[in-house]
Amino acid sequence: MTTLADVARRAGVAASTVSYVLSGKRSVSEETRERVHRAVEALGYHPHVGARALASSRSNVLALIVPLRSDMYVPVMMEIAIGVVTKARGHGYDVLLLTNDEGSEGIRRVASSARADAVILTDIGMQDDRIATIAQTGVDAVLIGVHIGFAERTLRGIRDGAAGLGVDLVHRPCDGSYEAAAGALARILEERPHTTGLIVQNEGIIPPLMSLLRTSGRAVPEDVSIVALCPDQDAEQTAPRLTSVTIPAAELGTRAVELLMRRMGGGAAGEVQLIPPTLTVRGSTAPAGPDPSPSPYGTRRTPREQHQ
Amino acid sequence: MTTLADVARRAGVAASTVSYVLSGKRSVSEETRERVHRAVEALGYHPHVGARALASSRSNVLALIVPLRSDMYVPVMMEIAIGVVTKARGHGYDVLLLTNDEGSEGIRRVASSARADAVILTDIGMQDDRIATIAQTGVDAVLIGVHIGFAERTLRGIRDGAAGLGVDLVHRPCDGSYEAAAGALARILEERPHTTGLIVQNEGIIPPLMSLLRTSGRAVPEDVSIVALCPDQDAEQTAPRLTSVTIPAAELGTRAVELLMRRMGGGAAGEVQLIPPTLTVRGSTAPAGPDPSPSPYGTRRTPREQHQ
DNA sequence: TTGTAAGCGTTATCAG
DNA sequence: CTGATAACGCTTACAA
Repeated sequence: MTTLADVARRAGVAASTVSYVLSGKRSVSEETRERVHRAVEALGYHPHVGARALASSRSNVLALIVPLRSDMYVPVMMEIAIGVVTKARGHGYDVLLLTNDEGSEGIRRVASSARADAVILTDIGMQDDRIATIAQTGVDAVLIGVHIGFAERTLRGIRDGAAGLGVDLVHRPCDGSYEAAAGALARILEERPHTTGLIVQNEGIIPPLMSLLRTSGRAVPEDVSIVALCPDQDAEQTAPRLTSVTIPAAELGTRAVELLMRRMGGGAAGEVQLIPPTLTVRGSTAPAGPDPSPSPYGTRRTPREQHQ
Repeated sequence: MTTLADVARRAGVAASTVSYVLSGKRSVSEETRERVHRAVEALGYHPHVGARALASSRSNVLALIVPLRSDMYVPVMMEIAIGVVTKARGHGYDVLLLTNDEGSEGIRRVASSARADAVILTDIGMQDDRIATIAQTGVDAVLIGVHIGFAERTLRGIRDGAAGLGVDLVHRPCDGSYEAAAGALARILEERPHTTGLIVQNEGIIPPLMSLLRTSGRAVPEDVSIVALCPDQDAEQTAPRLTSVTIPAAELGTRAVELLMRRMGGGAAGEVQLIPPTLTVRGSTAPAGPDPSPSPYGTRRTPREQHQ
């Protein structure tokens, strides 16, 4: 293994000088810096992170805690994770992956063993005791609130929007099965035969819904428009492709890391950021009315409504 | 921060004794062990992993490298990751998450900075230079081959099986769009109107396929059986639910960790394990013929064919 | 602008 | 069965 001392010897300088060149924490003459860098290159030197953590009491690691049972938001979680890792690497940090089955003890462990400098939580429960643990241990943390109150806030936003526009709105929850989708759709069309638009939150019912509409003779978007709240990937797998609202998962990840970097650099605590979702207009929406004009295709707009 | 010395003082023993109690690397009298454990509890002591890594030259970290562009096998990747983390924790290891965009340099970095003791690769390319890097650096590693030759081997297995059973087989590749699915299906039914079964590898075409069959008046499984190669979740979202073959993702993760543990404990290198996939019989398959009997529902069998 | 040296918290060797 | 004590490789005052 090659050490700081090896590099120092080869460059003909003191070990501390090498350290300072690498950290940039004090000015070094252009010439010696050059020599040090050359030695580093030549030896393929990488600082021992353990030693560094011990001496500096900073691990340069972020812990990302993901839900164990990942049935629900898998692609979203994955995208967040990728975003976190990519951004973190850009700041010289590595990312530790933890599952929430360690609970509070996991946070206590990584914090007090100096395994990580900060924690990113992704699946916040309503009574999450890990939040108390974070306050208690004083570890830097950021919470990504994809779940918390998401459905409720979305529904309220839609309600408000509909009210403001004088649109008649019905809310019919249903699970992801074909039968449930069929039942819900039948009920909606029976109660309001003139329904001109559907907003779908549960991406699982998209396939049955599309096929039900097709077999019942309703054309999309001519007879009924559809807006789906789902990943872009799902929206692009139907015919016609769905106008959709996406959770900006990658951005949630990168923003979380940025927040932490600022925070660990002495920034303010308690900051809350709301990230607006993006509406992508595709082929499943058209103006309502007897003579629908062609829908805009492929353009993007950003709505005023926000979710956390 | 509480240290070994704090624990030792409180327990009234030497620091080294505390270390030995924790590591179990030499025998300690029942009584002092008790006292040490009590002190550890009382102080909420967690060893500083950096110091430990420095002194022992083992980080107790596994690096898991996942593909950056995760469009294809997201749920599989996630399940592997969860499996790896869970199993690793059971052995006292933490898991570092890396993306493959660091390439070989990432492996070199975590290995020679002692950030991780071993590496798990998940998306092996045909000419993957990271394999050379692993050999070169000598870092312990295990490759999870979900991609490599997967499609080809699957196809060959199906071919062999069909040939052995005297079944007429056609292979029609198609991408995930509705149009492609429609085209492929139309062509198949035109060429072989009496087709009694479909094997679907591309989970993206499942929704269009089901809906096409329905609208064309073919009942599943009475007229045509379907076996899908997809995650259980996808198989359970259709009506009827699909008989499917699943990649045992969680097991891939846990087995990878077990392999590494054995290997780092002095086990043999170069070991290859083939993990058989599982066939889950659901509602989309029935015996072929003029008078189909009801299909078995929900039972599981394990086929002889294997994939890596 | 650079060098010297005192830690950082563990592990492991060597005595006892 | 237990205690001292010398590494481990780096950072960071403190000097020069």
